[in-house]
Amino acid sequence: MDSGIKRPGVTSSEVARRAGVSQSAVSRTFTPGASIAPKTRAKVLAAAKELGYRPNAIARSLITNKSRIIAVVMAYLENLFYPDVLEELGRQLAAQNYRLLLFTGSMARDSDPVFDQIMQYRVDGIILASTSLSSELSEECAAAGIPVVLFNRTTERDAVSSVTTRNREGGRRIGEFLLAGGHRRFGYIAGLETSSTNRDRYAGFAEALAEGGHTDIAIGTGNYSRADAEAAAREMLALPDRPDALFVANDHMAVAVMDVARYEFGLSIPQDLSIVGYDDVGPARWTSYGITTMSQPLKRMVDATVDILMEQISSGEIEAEHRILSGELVVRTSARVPESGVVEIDGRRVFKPKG
Amino acid sequence: MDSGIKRPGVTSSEVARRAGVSQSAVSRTFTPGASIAPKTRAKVLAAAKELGYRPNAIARSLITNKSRIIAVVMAYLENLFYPDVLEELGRQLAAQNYRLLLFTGSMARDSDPVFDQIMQYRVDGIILASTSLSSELSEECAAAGIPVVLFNRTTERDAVSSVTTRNREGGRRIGEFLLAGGHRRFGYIAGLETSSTNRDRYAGFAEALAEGGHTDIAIGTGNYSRADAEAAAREMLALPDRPDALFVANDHMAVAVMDVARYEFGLSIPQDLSIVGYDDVGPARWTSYGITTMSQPLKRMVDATVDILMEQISSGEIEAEHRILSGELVVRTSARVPESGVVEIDGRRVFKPKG
DNA sequence: CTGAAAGCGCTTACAG
DNA sequence: CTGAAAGCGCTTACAG
Repeated sequence: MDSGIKRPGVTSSEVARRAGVSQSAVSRTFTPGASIAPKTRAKVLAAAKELGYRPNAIARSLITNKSRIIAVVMAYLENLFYPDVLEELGRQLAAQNYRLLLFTGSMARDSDPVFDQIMQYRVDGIILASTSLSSELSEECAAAGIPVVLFNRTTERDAVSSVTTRNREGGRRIGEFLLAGGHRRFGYIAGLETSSTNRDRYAGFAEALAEGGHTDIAIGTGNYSRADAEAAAREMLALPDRPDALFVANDHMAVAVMDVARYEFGLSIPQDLSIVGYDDVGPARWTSYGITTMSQPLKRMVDATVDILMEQISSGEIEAEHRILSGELVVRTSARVPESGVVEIDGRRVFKPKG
Repeated sequence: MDSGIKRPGVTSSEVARRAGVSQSAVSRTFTPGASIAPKTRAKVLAAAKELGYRPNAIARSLITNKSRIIAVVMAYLENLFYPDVLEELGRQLAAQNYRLLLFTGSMARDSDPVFDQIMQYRVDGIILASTSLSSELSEECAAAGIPVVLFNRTTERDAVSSVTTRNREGGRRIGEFLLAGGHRRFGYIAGLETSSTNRDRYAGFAEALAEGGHTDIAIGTGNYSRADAEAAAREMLALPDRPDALFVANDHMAVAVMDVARYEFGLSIPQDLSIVGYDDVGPARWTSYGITTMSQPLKRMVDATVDILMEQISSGEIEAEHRILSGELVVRTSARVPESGVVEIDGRRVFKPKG
């Protein structure tokens, strides 16, 4: 048994020489579905093993014009929702035999240089989470035949697909829940004001409250960041007529807001203040927080994302597709629980009015 | 001004034709340092812009034998420490003009298929965080001339570099801190028992306690996972003679342990029970937890990792290098504070005995 | 400074 | 089923 140590440059030609076959035969051995005699194949495989040969994916990409690489652009990982998404994406892309090229951090905010990289590597698809895309860039991708999917964002752009949840309905549901809980003064800590998720969640929330006769909503801006959410909470909770019910646009901020309410204002949750979040991310489930929150079905969202990508890659047709999934209002301890409408499904409590 | 839309296959030859120069000239225009006349360069650049040309990184890789891709293998992102690391790695690699190919999740645990991918893509370097590497694979990388750096792990393997912090000293420091706080019964919630970090942290902790005359340490195993840590805490806190001081091998588990102690056992922290963690990750700083913890200097650890990689890539010499950095015991509210030894540095409280 | 040419390691018609 | 050959889009000696 040889050790299988690979010297820097083992090529298919070397394997061919060793196996006494042509270089084409070596290539066919490593191409699923190529026509090759079992005997030849065995010889090649043996030689390959001896030399520690592995096909060069770079050379293969050059000729097939497929890199089997998907670019994932994720501006910030601070919110655990995104690492969770990343992990699931990694799993599913690997299962489809695709690799994941990650672009994060500050560089991801200014999309131009990132897109230069993406185009240079001739990725087969692009997933944009927590980032948007300028119209020129998205058109450029479409023109180049590269499918783009927005994750948890949406846009009017023609060529860009998206996967989201019913944010507006989610916002409505939260409004109904807080109304049913008998709250009287409402507040909203917003996410990034330019994001579609934030707009939709707020719109639904305001709608529901208006139907309940409440048009006065205190608004603070958290920009989906902890520090901004804390500042917004401080301001809002210092109000003479402070809200007794707060919808915070995601759990990541809700955690920070709860700490401010409890430890800086001495408020009891939910007795003095009800807080509802969005996402149902890890810390929402931790006992210290127990956040009542609209869940986003992460796994199904990733399923849909990968599905759209695979479909567009294999068909070569880039037609924008918008998948919209539903979440549930998971009831925990951070908000007063209404008398009715809360049911237990699969071991968790969920708010389903008129059910 | 042209729109710059890129058709699928703009190549250097097409740009050359358009600019009225040779294909070599186009290549030189996009190769930093190549000898090209400013005038020629300008013509090429103009033509490239008109056609929306970008050099094909795949083709370039094939001939230069450098992919400018670094593989990052990160088994699990659940612990926020790792997303933080990932973000910083992304930033620093981008600054050095390298791309980051991410391998996560379950597939990362079984290293063989992952390594097959890594080798096929001819990555220029490999960073392993929260994963180890079998001896054959590390030797194979070394033989292939691919530098490997273990992040927050170490190993005896010859060819594999590592970046860690002084885990043993950290464990000692924590032991000293808890002794100075006047605790009498000690417990340890371990991480993965096979990991070097866990071994070293425990060894230092036990050493310090032994010097203080305590050789009896209650031990539970949390495997760096929340669920396991919770189970271990339940068991340990139900002990007739339960510890009044707990060292939990990382903050990720410490958060879970605190919730169990408070909400399942009704314990006050730190009055009934002191808890010290490790890492100084996000939630440790949240007011609900305020974990006293050994910090790991994440940015400097990433600096060191990238530094080792860049050095080995440019020199072509793979000689294992082990960088060991120091953290500090950051004092917050989860553990009783000793009378002396706690000093304030740069606005944070730190335990520095005999200082 | 420039262009013609070789070649990186593969895949894939093509002819047998 | 197999091999010889062309070619993917570049970089880089080489000669001028």
